[in-house]
Amino acid sequence: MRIGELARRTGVSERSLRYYEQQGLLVAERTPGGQREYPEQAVDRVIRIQELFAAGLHSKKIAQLLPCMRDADGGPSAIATPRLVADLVTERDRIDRMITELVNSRDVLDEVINAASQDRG
Amino acid sequence: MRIGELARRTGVSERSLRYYEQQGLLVAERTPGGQREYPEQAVDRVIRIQELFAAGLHSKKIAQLLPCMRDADGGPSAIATPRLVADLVTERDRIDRMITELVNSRDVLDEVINAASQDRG
DNA sequence: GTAGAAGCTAACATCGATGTCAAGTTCAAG
DNA sequence: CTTGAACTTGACATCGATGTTAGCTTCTAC
Repeated sequence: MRIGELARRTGVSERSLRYYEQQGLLVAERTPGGQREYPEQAVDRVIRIQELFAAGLHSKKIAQLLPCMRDADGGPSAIATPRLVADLVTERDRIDRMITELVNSRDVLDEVINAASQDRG
Repeated sequence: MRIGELARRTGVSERSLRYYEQQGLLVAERTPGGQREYPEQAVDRVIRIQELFAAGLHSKKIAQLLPCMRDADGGPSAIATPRLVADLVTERDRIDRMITELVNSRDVLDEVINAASQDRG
């Protein structure tokens, strides 16, 4: 598929898809005319990239991480180096703390929302 | 307490604390000389502010939200307007999706980490 | 072949919390 | 008093993903 369809199907802008490629997160074949041609697989990959961005990882770390991930259709094509593993552990712990905080914040919001609806209901 | 102690106790920089005040998120008494004097309560408040920032809320929204929150020592000093409630519901849903994504990302990281340690262990 | 939709590259803009630096003031202890 | 730590305001810098615009090319359908 071409970039427009990928953008539509993932909800990620074309701008960002090109940026991902530039950062080495996403590879595309090219048509003879130079347009990007993505495999079906790209949809899942882009979504995963977005999730990792949302988790606060930077593109550089994601670029290191991606080859070590189990793909939809197979095992990882690389094994994380000890150095990378250490980084990933740090990130995972950070994400864990983040999740705790988010749950906290969500509960706070819920409380305010409920207080307001009770006030009226 | 003064700003240095508050910064130390919350892990938030003095710069950020002043910024919070400027954004109307945090109030401080002033000494005759003009220095900020915070109540004990400020510690919890700053932590909560940080959590809301981490949840992706902008200072403006937080400023609207804070007066509607139950304080450590009492009920809320304001009730959210319908308009605000609508915003908060949107935010809460976004946070919920975010939590799902984060759990997802954490599991992916765990898998990579475990694959690497198995490979060596 | 031609028109219009879709893609390409490149450059510049944005946003918002936070870092940092400078020059001056206040506070606490000797 | 005086000294040094802590504080003040203000201005400018940063970071990184993404938006936006411009000028040009390719693709698709008639």
